[in-house]
Amino acid sequence: MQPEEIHIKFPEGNPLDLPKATTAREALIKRGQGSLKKIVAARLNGESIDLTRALSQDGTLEPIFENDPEGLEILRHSTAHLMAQAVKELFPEVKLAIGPAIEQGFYYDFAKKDPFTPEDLPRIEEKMRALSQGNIPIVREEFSREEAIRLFSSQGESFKVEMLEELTEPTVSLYRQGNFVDMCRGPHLTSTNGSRFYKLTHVAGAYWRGDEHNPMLQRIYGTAFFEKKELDDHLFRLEEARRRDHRRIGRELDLFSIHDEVGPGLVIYHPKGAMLRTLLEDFEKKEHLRRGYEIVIGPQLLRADLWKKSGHYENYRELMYFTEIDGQGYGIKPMNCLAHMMIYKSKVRSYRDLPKRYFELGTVHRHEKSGVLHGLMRVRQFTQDDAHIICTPDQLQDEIRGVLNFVAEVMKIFQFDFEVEISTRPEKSIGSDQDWARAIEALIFALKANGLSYSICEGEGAFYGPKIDIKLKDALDRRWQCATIQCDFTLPERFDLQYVGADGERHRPVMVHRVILGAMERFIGVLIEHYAGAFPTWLAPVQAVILSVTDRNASYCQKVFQDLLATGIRVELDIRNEKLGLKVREAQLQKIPYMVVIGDKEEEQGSISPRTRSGENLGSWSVPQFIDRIREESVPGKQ
RNA sequence: GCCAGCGUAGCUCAGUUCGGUAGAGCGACUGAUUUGUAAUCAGUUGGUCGGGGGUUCGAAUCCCUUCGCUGGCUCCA
Repeated sequence: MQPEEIHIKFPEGNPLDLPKATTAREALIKRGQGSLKKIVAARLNGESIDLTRALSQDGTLEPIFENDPEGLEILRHSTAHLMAQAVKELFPEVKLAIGPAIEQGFYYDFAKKDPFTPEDLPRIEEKMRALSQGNIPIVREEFSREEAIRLFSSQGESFKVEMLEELTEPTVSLYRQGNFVDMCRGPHLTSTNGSRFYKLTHVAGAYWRGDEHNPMLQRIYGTAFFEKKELDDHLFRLEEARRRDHRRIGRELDLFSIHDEVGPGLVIYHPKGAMLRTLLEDFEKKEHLRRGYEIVIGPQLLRADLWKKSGHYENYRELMYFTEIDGQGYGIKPMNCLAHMMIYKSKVRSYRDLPKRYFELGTVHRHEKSGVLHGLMRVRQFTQDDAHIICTPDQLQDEIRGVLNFVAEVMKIFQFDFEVEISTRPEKSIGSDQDWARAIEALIFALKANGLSYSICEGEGAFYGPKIDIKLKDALDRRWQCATIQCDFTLPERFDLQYVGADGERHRPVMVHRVILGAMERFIGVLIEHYAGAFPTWLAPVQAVILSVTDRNASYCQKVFQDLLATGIRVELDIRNEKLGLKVREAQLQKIPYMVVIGDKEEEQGSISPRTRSGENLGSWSVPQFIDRIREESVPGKQ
């Protein structure tokens, strides 16, 4: 090997000795395997680099393909730059902030005096198309930090300068395409014509660095794919998500409403929505009782003094509603824990009594900021399937594992995928460092014991303890926090909870706060989008509707209706003087699982003709046969 | 809360550029039709143009203000 040569290995095939400064692209060509078409970038000793990057050291070189997750990220990142280039050409006065790839696409933040309007997007896209067709090479350049600061200062790019000033690296990489220069780690595509299938989706405000004390920037969101079909599929999925929007379906299926006159974030359940919620609550009570929970009920208002004692007043006040009664301050509960602690304290507890598991479908109020309210997903009054487990420190692991199993079993019934996060101590919090460390350890241990993988969110915990959050994925692929398990060593301390141990001494129990579905409101919202309103039979507010063919069949329909009703089936009767086709259509739009057709033929035979909402005609059935079918499907988890 | 957009009949929307007495489809209601598996026909009804204030001879339209809704504000060049 010559001194000016470098030794490059590949994941597959023989290593090569190549002249120094050979580009990654040339090296991959020399490797002589397949086409370079689907290769976006490369990885040298694990570091992602541009295909045009000159190799300066020995190492292992692997290609990054279009269908690698990182390949798509690179495309989107480059498309974000392309968009920024287009924006700078159309609006030279804008300043650049940042423009990363994100899960669904990419964005770029700009500072602009007059905000972008939706009408600007097609113009920007058009400019992007022209720049893309121009096939402008994307070139990486290395600058010293000072040079880069000088360059961006001269261009008035104050955000770039601010970022550079906080960096410690002596050199930074800049990427140049035509007149456009951006500071960026890369890697990028080699030319602007790599971005071909993209769409700018919306504009929004975003604080500089996500901090509400910083100036508001204008963010443009977009997405990009390597293939047209992938882009079309993505746009179709967005459309489908709009069709599944729980706010729309909630109105169409007459489940709930939210009114100005009543107040923002306050939900009114109509009969069918109330039925759905009742079904969920009945399910929950049963599931809790069979796992050794006791049902309790606390008051809506508690003395402000008690909220001071618990630390809520100090740490949670902005989200609480307060009032005064007979000269005494009261707070409307934003959480259910206080009453549960009072129940525990009402007696001397022995270690033999533990764990105590108090369950409450507890309605709470929180003063959420107006801008975050969203349908059923984010409201100001909601009901939690809340429980507090008070146990000995020795029992803690098992209790947390028990809750994790509970969550997994319930999510399986609803066919939800979920992700797990652990949140650690926030700035505003109470309790000793030692307790926090113990609590986090307990949560992690339980997760590991249950074989669940998790990510860590630093500083996202509750003020009284760390938590495990379970995030469901909804139709828009947004994650919704539903279940959460929170470890608490602090409130037992503050409320002086005790139990008598085997040694006859008094000890401090620990407490676990936990919800399974979370808030009933949010969970119902997620369910609506999950099932697109077509609830499985066990959850359907109306399980069957009886449809008469003519007025002649009305009284027989009435009889069948009464028979079904008497067995507890949730059934409706449609004997309007309308055509069968219309009734079927309306039942179909209401997503009722079964339509029971009754005409002269059925009346003569004493039968019924059920049909499913998927359009399957089940033929001639007896009423008992149909009752059995519905009963069978009324079991939670059955479809 | 902040930025932007939006708010017209129960729903979906037109009308706002350029001020001149408010429209459509669906729904609802009434009647006819006696109907067989996703829309029968006809007629009728329907709005303090989110609220308040201002400009004007005149405001859905222009201005101010207020309420609400929607998207976003975490994913670090």
